[in-house]
Amino acid sequence: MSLEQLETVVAIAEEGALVRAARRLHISQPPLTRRLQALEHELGTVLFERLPRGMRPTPAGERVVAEARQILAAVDRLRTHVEDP
Amino acid sequence: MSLEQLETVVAIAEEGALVRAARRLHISQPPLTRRLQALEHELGTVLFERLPRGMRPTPAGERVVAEARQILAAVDRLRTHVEDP
DNA sequence: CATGCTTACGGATCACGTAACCATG
DNA sequence: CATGGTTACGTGATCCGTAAGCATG
Repeated sequence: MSLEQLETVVAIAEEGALVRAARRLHISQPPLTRRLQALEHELGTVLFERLPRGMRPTPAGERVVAEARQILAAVDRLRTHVEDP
Repeated sequence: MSLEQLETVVAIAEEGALVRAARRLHISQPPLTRRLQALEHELGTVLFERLPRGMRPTPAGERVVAEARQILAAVDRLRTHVEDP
């Protein structure tokens, strides 16, 4: 698991589609497909339902997204605490 | 910043030396030197004092290690919450 | 001279982007 | 046929390990 993967699932959840998440992360779509697949494989769970129009989080996905947000916030705090103790 | 880097600083702080942290992480020393340097460079702060015998965290290093531990714990919780909701 | 950190270097792996493909409304 | 996700493939970047170097008690 990597922080990039956590950013990825949060972005997908908020944008509702890989295409838009990709634009937001300044990356192309295929890497996002692969990051998500890798995380789903590592966790052994499907995190998003593939709809015709986009992506919708599964219940497990919802939980992962919520915890990912907290982890990323803690990382941001770490960064700012170093600059401004 | 990566989770591996956070694991690295925690291991260095607990072992007091790169050599021992390297053994604990099943890796050789040079990668640890580089991981630490990369993180210090990214944060713009020296995290460990280089002693003749080993490494001692600076005040900033202490804070980073403490927050890193919390982040890594949150990541572990995420993993277990997925297996056992 | 033993311990421990750092730098150099070559090679394997990873992760990207482009392109092609597939599915659905 | 427009939108959006996935798969294939080649290339550039990353990261490791070995080896050599350097400092200190």
